Amino acid sequence: MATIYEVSKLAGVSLATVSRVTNKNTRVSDKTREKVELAMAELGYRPNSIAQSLASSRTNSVGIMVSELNGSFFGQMMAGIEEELRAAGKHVIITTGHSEEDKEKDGIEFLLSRNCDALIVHVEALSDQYLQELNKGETPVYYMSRSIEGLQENCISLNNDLGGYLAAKAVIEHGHKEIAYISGPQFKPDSQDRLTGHKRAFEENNIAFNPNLFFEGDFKETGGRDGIKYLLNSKVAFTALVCANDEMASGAMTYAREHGINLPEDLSIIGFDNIVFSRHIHPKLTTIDNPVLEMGHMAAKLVLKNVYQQDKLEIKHFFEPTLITRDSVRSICE
Amino acid sequence: MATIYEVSKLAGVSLATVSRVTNKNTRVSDKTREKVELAMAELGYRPNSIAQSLASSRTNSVGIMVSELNGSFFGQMMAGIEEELRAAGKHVIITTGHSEEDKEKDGIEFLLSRNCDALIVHVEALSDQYLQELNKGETPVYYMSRSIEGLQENCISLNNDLGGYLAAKAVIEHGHKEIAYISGPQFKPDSQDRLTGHKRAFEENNIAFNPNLFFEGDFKETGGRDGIKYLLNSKVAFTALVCANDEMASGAMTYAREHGINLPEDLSIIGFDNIVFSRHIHPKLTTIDNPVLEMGHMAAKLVLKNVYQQDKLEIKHFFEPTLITRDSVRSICE
DNA sequence: AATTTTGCCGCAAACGATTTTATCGTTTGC
DNA sequence: GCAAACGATAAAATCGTTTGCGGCAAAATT
Repeated sequence: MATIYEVSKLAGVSLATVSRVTNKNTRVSDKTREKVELAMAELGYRPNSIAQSLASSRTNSVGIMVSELNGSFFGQMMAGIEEELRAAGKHVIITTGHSEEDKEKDGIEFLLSRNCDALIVHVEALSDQYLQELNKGETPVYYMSRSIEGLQENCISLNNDLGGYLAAKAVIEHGHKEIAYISGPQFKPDSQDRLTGHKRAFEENNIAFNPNLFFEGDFKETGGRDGIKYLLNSKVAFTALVCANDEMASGAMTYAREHGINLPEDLSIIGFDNIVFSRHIHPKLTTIDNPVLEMGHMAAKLVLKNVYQQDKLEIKHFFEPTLITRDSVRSICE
Repeated sequence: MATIYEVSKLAGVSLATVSRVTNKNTRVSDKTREKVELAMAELGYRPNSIAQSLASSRTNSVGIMVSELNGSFFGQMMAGIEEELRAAGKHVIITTGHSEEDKEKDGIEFLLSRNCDALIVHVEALSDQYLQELNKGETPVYYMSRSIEGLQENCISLNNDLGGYLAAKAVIEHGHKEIAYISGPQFKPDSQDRLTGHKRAFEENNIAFNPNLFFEGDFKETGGRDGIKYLLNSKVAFTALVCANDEMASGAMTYAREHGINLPEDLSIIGFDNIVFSRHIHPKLTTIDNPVLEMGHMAAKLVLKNVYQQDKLEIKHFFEPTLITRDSVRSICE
């Protein structure tokens, strides 16, 4: 591959001038620019991004950490981030944290060692304290789906409390009073907030929250299976089941049907996240829309604005979920 | 961040010695090593990966291109690749091609400009010819789900023909004779091979392939919807529907149910890929397992072996799909 | 015409590592 | 006892850019 040196020789100018042409940050006369561009084309020159990075101490790379690479939720998130950054000529380095403290810590270390200009991470196991410490480092870190004390400016978050509230309310408004709940892992902030909102809707409607109708799941299909199995065994009757995400709702539905429960006649179910598949399971899942694609876009914009000086971008830190009504919740007739 | 220079000063040795300690490729006396390691710890030294890359002309990064970031299929693929490479200390730069020729070309250019040590790509729109040309460049490129004339050593592929055959055979063995088919986009090699296998099963069983029971879909839910809608309107009776992937099967099932068709009583459906959700849709989808996670692992190993000299790794280039029997195909009683 | 301003562009010093070559003191073989 | 071989380390060149400083000519000002 041709280097800047060969280009400068062919064009009869100095290294510096070639560099100025590629970076268009200083004025170069039209005549010189043309000469240089001609030489570049002739040699098929492409700047060496590594050397650029070393000299400019900017890598044009953004590190991303998600919990898992498969899964509709993270897919959407990554898609939003990548699309926006790629359009700006930045690239993303992706790694996974698997929702475990050690692995999340490792992943962040790994990305930092790669000299990313910034990080966008979705961490679930690391404490606020750790993250506050992390942000004292030289690499700016931005957080998806999280709101951290003192770092709100670096966070893009969903109002999970509202989401939990909306889900419960939707079920309550259909006349349900005996409502079971399968939550996500309670160490995850998202799960906590969804549950808080859920309980708030109960209070507002004078429904007591029954701990026997609560199960802590894992946000995966198996959690839904295990949850409904536990709930059915506990012999406390319920007419509706609120799941803290769509995967668990799906798992629960599969299990329920295997055990002779008609959906939605015998049991109403509502999910959370509105992943693509939610409209393809049967009955079509009523759920809470989580605008994670849009949030991914916004996180990328936040980086572009703060790290890459694209000043005119408008940033929105807080997103709101909405109810998506489909077929999995039916009204109770007295 | 401390540099190698400061470490060498504190340890009282030369730059080169510090470099040797970090790279452990040459012998360094224990005494010197200790001094150096102590100094490194004291300064919290972490080698600058950019400078390393420039000096060694190795970036320790592998470029990945997939069609989409969301979607179970690509999620699995990325997960397999990332896990393996990450364990070897390499990082992945991910971008998307969206199955469009221009975007795929762009994506590859983008990754090449990033000085990746190797590329692992899943391309669908680019021609074999283009890829053969590409492989004459200095960056080795490996291909997922594709077998390219003259580049078989760089390919990891699934026997899609066999998969198509198995799917059709499974349906035929349940007594079906009037079988509709929704294919993927026919410009994609995967789609072509699946269809070829499908037709082969027909021939072997003396069933004529009816062009009126064929629809070219897009590998997405909408393709399944559109396909079954078209097929139902064409007024040619069929008792089974073979879909070239699970997403389309899911879309078709949703549409069918909306239009009063009982599944699987009135219509048997089989999918392809065995994505996670296939066992959570109702009825549980009978499908063809596509070991894409394992294929991702293998692609990563291929890179580790060829590019990073991990010689002892065993490479398998061809993978075979298997039938997963669930509930969506029922026997026809004469 | 002399002076100041301006716009282009070249020089050379970073950036932070790797790697080749040279050097130096010891050991070893004959 | 001498030279050759060897192991460990130092010195210096190299990787391909960016960028601050300064010079120089042309344009603008007096």
